[in-house]
Amino acid sequence: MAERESDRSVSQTVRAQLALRDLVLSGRLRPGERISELQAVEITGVSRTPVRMALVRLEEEGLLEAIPSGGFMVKAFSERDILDSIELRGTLEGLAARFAAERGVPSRDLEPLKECLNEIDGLVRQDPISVEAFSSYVALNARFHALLTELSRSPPLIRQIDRASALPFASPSGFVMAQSALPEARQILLIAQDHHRVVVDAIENREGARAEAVMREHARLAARNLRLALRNRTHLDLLPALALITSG
Amino acid sequence: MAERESDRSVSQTVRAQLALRDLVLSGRLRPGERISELQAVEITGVSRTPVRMALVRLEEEGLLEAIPSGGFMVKAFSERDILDSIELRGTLEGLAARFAAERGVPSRDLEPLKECLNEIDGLVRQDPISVEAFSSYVALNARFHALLTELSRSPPLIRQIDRASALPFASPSGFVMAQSALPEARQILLIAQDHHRVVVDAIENREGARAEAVMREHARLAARNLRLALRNRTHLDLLPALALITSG
DNA sequence: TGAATTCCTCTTGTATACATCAATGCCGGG
DNA sequence: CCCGGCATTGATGTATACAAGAGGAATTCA
Repeated sequence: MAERESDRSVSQTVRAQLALRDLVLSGRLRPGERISELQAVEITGVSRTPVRMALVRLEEEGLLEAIPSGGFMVKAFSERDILDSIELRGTLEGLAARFAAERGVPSRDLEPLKECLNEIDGLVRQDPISVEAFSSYVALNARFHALLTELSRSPPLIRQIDRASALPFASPSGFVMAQSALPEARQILLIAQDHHRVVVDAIENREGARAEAVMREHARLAARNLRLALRNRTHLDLLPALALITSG
Repeated sequence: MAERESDRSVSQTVRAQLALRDLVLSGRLRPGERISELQAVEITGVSRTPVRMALVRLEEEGLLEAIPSGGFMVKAFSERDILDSIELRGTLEGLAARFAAERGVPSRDLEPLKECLNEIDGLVRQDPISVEAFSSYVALNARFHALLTELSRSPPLIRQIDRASALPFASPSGFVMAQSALPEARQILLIAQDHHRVVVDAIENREGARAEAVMREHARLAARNLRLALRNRTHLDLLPALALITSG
């Protein structure tokens, strides 16, 4: 471990959580495999107490599953589970958009959203979209979704969306990088950006049903990406989280 | 402490979690109040380690809030928060109903649901509904909602619904007991039961949109109950969880 | 008298020792 | 050869000791 004493500012618990999450997402631990506390202690270099804390947090995040007799194992996901998680997030984001539309948002709160839109426009203008542009898109897309969620002004809903988006393959930007290898890449990005624009328009005009429906459909682009990526399995290495998928 | 050595079978963590949850829900701890680990140790009689575990679990349950500098405090909820939590649950249950309808469920899986319906019918038949009948209704209603959620056959969605229903005032049966003191009690129960029947019918006929819409509206009965209960504040003692509400 | 600083106390974060329980493998008997 | 029970091993659950940090109160200086 090179970064043993890195970041003395963050707690041991967080450090362990990050290390273990990477370990799971990288696929070095097979789904269903038990992850023992002592083993985790060896890997992370911190003691059992923060390791335990990290394991509990990762379970609540959805990456681990508690074993009835005690301890944790790496969770396994079917393709259906992932598709459902995406639909779930879309439903929640749709609710957020509806709340925003029905309750109204001051126009100055829409400013950051529109800035996001413009910046993304600048990215998708280039015809073969560069890998760096994809990377920037991921960041901007995450920002847009976060801002949109905030517009609901509903702490319980925001909390739930954050939790639903914690799984990497359910997050709004989960499968964007997978697109980068696809021939349909630019096309899909243009559609996604149109969704973004439409939902802002709907909120502005206080059209709740429209805003909700568009966000639901928007999430389904991620599902489409997943299916495409699974079909041409060429660049699956772009999606480390897919190591958790089982053939179920 | 009278029950110091009660239930040697359950873990200390669970015991602490139950004790602290009761403490919070009973309102003996004010919203915003810091809950120190040592204090919790005194109350529960277990040591700091399981207390810590219980606090983390209660935070993830949504009853506590982490203080940035460390430790936890009792979370405060506005009336709007509660209404949003109910709408949120309704949305998720609506999604579950839609999944069930669209994907189809074998008729033998609908049997338990229909049994529930019949049993509830027996309860709401009496005209002044007794308090015991209300109590039975709460149990049957919880059972119905759990069965319905299962029909989605979607582990991620089931998990999320469970988490959304963990807050007592967001759970399907959260405000049923509050009705018992209301003049509109029986009327509301009859409507709720009609919703139950309609959603089963919709699922049977694979009408996804109908099933979803009905479950959403069904949840709004809870919101209606909350508003009614808050208006005539006579029997607010039936709802211990309302101690968490702030005038925000 | 007010404000800043220092010290103290109480808090949580971390490490580790101990107890307990489950799983597994071995040994003996049928 | 197979099955059952027992012992051993290693896991997690629990308790506690220690360290570091935040918050508050008191004191001192301007």
